[in-house]
Amino acid sequence: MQYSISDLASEFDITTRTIRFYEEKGLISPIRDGNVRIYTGADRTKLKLILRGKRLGFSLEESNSIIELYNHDHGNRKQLEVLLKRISEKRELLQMQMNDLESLILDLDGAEARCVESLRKNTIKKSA
Amino acid sequence: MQYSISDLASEFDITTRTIRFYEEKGLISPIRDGNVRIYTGADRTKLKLILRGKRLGFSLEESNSIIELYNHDHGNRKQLEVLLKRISEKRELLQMQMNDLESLILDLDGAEARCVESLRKNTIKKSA
DNA sequence: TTATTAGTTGACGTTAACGTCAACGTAAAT
DNA sequence: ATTTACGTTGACGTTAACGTCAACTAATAA
Repeated sequence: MQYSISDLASEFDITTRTIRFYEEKGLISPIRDGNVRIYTGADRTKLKLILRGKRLGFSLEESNSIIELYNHDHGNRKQLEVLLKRISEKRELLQMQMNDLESLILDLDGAEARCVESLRKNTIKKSA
Repeated sequence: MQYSISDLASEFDITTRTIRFYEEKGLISPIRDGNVRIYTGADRTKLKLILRGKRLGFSLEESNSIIELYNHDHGNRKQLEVLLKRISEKRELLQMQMNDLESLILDLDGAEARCVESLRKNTIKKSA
């Protein structure tokens, strides 16, 4: 599959400027038809991952380094061990992020409950 | 409980500049002893929530508006209903963020597995 | 008394992640 | 033939979230 820059821009609801910017930063490297950029399925996937990273609050550089974690060629033993360590470190951080998210959601649950409660009291008063 | 600006700075490992900046932006409003800022337990809690928001990739404004979701005085019925709606909208977004996080963690699991596998093959080769 | 420590208010600098032109090329549609 | 659509490369502008002085005050320790 191949995509033009605006194909991807409209699919992911970002601007072409953004996509070119990612290229400037070395995150994506589309091939060229003359002067025109052409994106492969792999490029599209990478873009998708970058955007997921963004939604999670990662910087472009961070997203990129995470993506490298599962794209890296499984070279020699030493490299693999380094990679494994980095993966587990990252997962630890993500777990903490998970916990933050869970407590935030719980907080909102609490807020909602209090809110409903005071709505109930409000209603009782009026009907009294 | 009361805290100086550097108490909080060192507790949360941020600079005093950062704390003053949050004040500039209206996120925290410490009282003053003459010219000197004094922070209450409530201020400290709010700061904590802001930093949690940061870890989750929220902007200061976003964090602030989330915090308002559970600090807001339970005024009249209409306001409560608006609040409830905003809470549930926010929770929906957070759920999506949760899903993103979960898939990312799964991706890392996969990467780790492939990594371990190629480490195993590597070892077999060497022992052969 | 002097030096150190903690605080204050500006004001300007910085980085990331784009937005916003301008000026141009090319290819298809009217 | 020319408008329209889509693409290109600069280059400069912008916002958020601080960092980094500088110049000052007030309290405390040596």
